[in-house]
Amino acid sequence: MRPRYMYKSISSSFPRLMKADIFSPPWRDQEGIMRPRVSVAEKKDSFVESSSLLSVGSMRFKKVKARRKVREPRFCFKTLSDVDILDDGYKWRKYGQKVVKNTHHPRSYYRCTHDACRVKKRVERLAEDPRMVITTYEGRHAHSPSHDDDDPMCGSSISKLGASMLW
DNA sequence: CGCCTTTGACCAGCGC
DNA sequence: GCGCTGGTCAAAGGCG
Repeated sequence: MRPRYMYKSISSSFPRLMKADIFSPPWRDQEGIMRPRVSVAEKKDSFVESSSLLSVGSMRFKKVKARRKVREPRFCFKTLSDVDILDDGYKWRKYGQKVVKNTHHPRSYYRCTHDACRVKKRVERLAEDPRMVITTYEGRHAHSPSHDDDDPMCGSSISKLGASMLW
């Protein structure tokens, strides 16, 4: 059963998560807040919002969708790490894993567990160098990190591991 | 018991 | 139109 199929838009500003020293100046605006650049691939990204559900048969629901295009703020970085899960101060729940083409390692999909927070992240390993972890964040946290650490990126394992921005 | 991961199926977009 | 691919869902099972 699929009780609902609803995506909601995430506000456009960027999380405090991105206020980290590991990012170089071009990624900061005047306030020191990180802003995303939009890649060609992102521009093609669409956001889907469903308007209703229809029950068909006994086993499954069928989705009826109304579409609209919403551009999501996204940023990604790579880290040299043995573990896929980096402590960024937020709680994440894994909701999927997929083997993507041209990669031997599966890509994992995570969603922020906080209520009403729709931030997602993808974690995958670099095909050329499995020691490198590519983490892609999508959306903005509408809440504070779950950890006590006030500025999680600065003191987290991410910066300790020497994360570097892609793009 | 609640939260989490796993996993196969489903779905939409895109290219041909 | 069809097949491929990436992204998401949700049932089932595991774990603390």
